[in-house]
Amino acid sequence: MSNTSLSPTLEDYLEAIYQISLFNKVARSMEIADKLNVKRSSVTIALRSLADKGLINYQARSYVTLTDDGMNAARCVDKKHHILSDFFTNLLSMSEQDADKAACGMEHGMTAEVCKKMTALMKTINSDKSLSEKIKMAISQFEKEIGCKDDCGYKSLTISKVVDDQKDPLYDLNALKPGEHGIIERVLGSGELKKRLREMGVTHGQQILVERAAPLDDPIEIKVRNFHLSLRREEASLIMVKRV
Amino acid sequence: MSNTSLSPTLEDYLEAIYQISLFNKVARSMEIADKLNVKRSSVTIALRSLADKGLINYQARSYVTLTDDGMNAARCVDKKHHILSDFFTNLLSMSEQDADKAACGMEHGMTAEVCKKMTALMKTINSDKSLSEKIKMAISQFEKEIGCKDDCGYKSLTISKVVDDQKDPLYDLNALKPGEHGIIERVLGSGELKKRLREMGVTHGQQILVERAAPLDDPIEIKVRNFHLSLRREEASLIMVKRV
DNA sequence: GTATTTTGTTAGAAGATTCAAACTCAATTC
DNA sequence: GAATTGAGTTTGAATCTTCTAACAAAATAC
Repeated sequence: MSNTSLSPTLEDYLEAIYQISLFNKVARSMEIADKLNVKRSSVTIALRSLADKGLINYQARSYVTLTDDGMNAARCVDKKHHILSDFFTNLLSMSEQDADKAACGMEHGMTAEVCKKMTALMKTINSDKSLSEKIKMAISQFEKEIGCKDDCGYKSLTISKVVDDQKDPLYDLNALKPGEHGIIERVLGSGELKKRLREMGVTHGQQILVERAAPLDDPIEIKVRNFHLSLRREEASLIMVKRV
Repeated sequence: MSNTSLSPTLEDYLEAIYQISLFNKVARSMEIADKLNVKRSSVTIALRSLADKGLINYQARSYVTLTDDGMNAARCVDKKHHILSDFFTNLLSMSEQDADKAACGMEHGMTAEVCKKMTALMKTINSDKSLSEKIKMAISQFEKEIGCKDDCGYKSLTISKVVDDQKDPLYDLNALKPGEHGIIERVLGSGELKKRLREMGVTHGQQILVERAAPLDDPIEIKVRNFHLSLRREEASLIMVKRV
């Protein structure tokens, strides 16, 4: 009777039981095992778990039916599956088979809000043939353009929303131009090299000024704590700073 | 270096490393732990696993960077996340926060095909303001109609596509009208009752004919193997048949 | 009504993922 | 440089999911 939310795995079992029940009234271990491609022994364990949670009526060695709670939960999962499947086939023009497979993978993390909004979306689409045709055409057009750049259509898109910390990005010291100041945030590298840098005063929080760093200069010149230092480009690349 | 596909969990770790790296060049255990809300010790284990698979450069007690393979894999996950997030915010009008949460849950099962098609969809939508406005309006209209029937907008929808076996549905014997034939598929119940039914000839594969079953008849009359039997409605409900 | 086949269970084991607690090493402070 | 802080690791344990192999019960066949 616990009401912690179901694991994706248990949701799969529940959905399988639901779908089998629609045709056979009751579900048997074997059928569930076949549907989910697992062994019979795994089903036994999952059934015990679902029974514990009050979602199925289950007696050892007998058939399985859904309780009312189980029926509600199963319908909810099934609904998510359908709405995704509908979306994939009727708007994205995918084959039923591919749509089904993708829906299986995505249905579990689907929030109630997404479910509701996608339902509304698909009603909109399905009730206006000309609209849906227009979109489908446009999609297939863009799809040709995208081509097969790589396995998931990746194309160095602008990072628009990764920013969930507000921090400014870090740069390595080579990114600063002569005259620019930075605050040292990290010193990479390890062992001796790192120790040497630290001893020169290159430590967290220090302000740093790049004095000379023309494109061809290899040792570049910097100022830290009023000391003037020479660093090889290679070393400079280990010092991560925030621009000031 | 194995190329078995990543578990959702490891994908999450990879994505976190990617996002942290964008700002900090390198990722540290602590930061990953914070982002994913797990303990530092869990991160250590995950990092070892990612390093095994050749996706990250990792030395104990040092910072983490992505290998080329890791970068590709991470971009792929990240791309999925973004496309979903874009879809949720820009077409379904969800808040960034809710969109992000839902995307996290759904990105893992997303196939390459879905990713590509949704990219095309969002390009279509984003490049035609009037189209997207029209859809958004329609959605918000339908949303009001749907109201809050229940926690995922479920509304006994017609089951359109559950049928992945071709079997005809089963009915219990009470569903058959007088004169109809059925084939016995299952006999439910247990113990004595079930045994008795079997002894009367009610077994798998037998043809059955309902002879008399007016609405008020309680013992209904049936014929199996040329024997005429009387069954209580209660018993009849245990006999699952296919219509012939 | 016995024998065989099918179905379901148990037991034992393995891999993932996670945690708390103890420990180690590196970094910073004094 | 010694002491303290803190980040990262190890250890040991728990949960979940799955498997194989052996076993038990039920259903079917003979």
